Amino acid sequence: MKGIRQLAEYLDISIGTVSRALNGRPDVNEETRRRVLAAAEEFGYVANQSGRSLRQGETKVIGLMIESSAEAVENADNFFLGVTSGLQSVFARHKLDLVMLPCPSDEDPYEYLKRMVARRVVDAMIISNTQRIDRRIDLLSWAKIPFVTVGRSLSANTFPWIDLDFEGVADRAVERLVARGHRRIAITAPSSEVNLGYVFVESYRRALERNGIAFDPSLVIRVKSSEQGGYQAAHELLQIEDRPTVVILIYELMAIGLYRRLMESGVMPGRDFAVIGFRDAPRARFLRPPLSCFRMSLYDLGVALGQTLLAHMPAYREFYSNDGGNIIWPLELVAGESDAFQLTVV
Amino acid sequence: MKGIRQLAEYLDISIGTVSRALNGRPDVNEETRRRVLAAAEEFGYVANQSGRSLRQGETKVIGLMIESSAEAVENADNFFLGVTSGLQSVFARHKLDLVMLPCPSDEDPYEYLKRMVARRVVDAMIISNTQRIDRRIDLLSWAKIPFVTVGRSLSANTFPWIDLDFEGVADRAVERLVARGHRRIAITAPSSEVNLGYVFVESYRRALERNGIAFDPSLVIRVKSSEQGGYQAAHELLQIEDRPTVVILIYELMAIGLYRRLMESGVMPGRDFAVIGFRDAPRARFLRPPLSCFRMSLYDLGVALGQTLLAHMPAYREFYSNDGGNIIWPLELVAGESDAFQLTVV
DNA sequence: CTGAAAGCGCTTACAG
DNA sequence: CTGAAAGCGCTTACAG
Repeated sequence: MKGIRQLAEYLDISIGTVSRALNGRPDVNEETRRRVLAAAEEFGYVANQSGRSLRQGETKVIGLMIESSAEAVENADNFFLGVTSGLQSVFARHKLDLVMLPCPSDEDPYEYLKRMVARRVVDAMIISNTQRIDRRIDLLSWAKIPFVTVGRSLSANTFPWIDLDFEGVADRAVERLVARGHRRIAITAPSSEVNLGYVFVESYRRALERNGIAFDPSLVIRVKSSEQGGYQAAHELLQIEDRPTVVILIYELMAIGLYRRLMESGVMPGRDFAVIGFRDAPRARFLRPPLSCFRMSLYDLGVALGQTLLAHMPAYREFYSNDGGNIIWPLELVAGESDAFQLTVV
Repeated sequence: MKGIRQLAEYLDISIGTVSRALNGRPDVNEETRRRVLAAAEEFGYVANQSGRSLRQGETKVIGLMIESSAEAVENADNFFLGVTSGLQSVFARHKLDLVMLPCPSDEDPYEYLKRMVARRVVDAMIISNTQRIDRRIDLLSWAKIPFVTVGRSLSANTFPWIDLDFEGVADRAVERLVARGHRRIAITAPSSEVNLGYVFVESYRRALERNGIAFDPSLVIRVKSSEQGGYQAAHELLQIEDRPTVVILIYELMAIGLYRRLMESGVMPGRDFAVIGFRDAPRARFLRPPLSCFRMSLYDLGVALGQTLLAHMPAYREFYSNDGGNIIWPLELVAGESDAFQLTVV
């Protein structure tokens, strides 16, 4: 079965009626509709999306841009796959399909997005990994493509975003550590321009201040957000003269490499050195001693992202009048044993 | 800038000429082309894909279907993100874009694929996780959509596929173990109908036979392909009366749960019990003792998949006349310490 | 080298 | 309730 024309011919009715029947329009005789539906099912006919899109001016497809660079692959830890389910649960209500658009590692993310947007392959976009200055946000605003980001940015002063509660993470981690006697508290920060690094370092600085601890720039360890980066971070931490007694990690997988490097030096996490991890990753769950870290539901985040996005799309706005505001997504502390010891006062 | 019409009007030439200039046709005055290109760049004009697709009958998009079920999320371990880079390196040569199509967990994969294919959102498909009987293969064959699968299947007797060398893995693992004195060799197998389970068990059985060891069905441990499944597998292994001395795992992350359960019982991997893992996963790399397992390049697999697919697409066939055959993808053994001990003869 | 026109497969006002 | 027709944005034979 090629197209609607053939189907109409077979049924001996006009293509207009076939289209109306298929699209559930009310002004179709029920018997006619039944015949059309049966024939479509029989021949496996589904409307060609290009034809529909061209006519309707919308594709009914939402894009989720992801970066497939080697580093991202190593690190992504299924963040996107997790969010995807939540997104789809929202989109399914409106017969919207989600496609993931992987930006090749050798292509500039801005140019890639520009191309995808200009070709009108999607009606709206979800982007993540926002940079401190992120031209993609300007691009989407300018092109009037509805979008939502995972992560804040300095670009554009108002746009739809949801971001993790780095402030809360820094607060609770520092408080917990101070209560246990720690004063020399290190953190890791990404070496890239990704915005969350700035937010996290600033949150950490303020948390220290509230607890009367001076900010020491040498305790901010800048490394790649990867297992390897964790290894590197431990290496650097061990070299610091007045060695900190704890490190707070920004990225989930870092804990793996960090543990390894510490153990190589006979420094036992949770006994000789405290560690608080970031997001509770499945693959960090095996660590011994168990990692104290923060937890969140990727599915729920996906749902929130979907609702926020639709709240900004004229065609769906009405269903999401209560959504659309920016959200600081909370994380819950999961106490492990990696920071279980009390520090004896020196 | 809305469309080609506005651009043509601005330049005061016909839309046909604009189109030809933009598409690199030779029959365009160079000065005209320059002006068109400059204006397109200035206004950020890129041809609407629906218009192009409709006219040309192709979308220039290749779909990679992935399953985003909770289990898949837990397990995927970035297999797809890894393959993606390789695929894109091939597709980029022909200006083809790759999109990932995540099948919602509550939708039947067959119906999902049918819908995507019928709507003609992609020119070709890559599917994976092939089942022993997989109707998706019949569907794609019937609809004449070029495709390639990651994994063999009993459906259709000939179709383009690439599969991992489970036979080689079973062979080398068994041989290595037998050389070290093992006779009671267990394996894990997926509890689902995924085809690789059948292939792996059969390969294992033949490898045993070649080494004069009787196949014992009770040594085939059927568990979920997940970290949790590994835990479960260890649990079952420990209960077997005439306990095996080694287990060969089918899935990369199983090793994590398996190690944990063994250690909980005071059974030390690599000393009291041997383990050979499957694919070398980044997140299994931290295991102590280091896991003996198999390694492959996801990128290279992606390249091969891309080439095989294009070899089956009329428009690109000519460039890939040497490709297109089915491939058994080799894996290389990476010796760790999880199976390092010699078994003293009882 | 360029323009005018047809047509890809749909959906939808409009007329009846 | 149905049909005939317009038109979404492109590309491409065709004529000049």
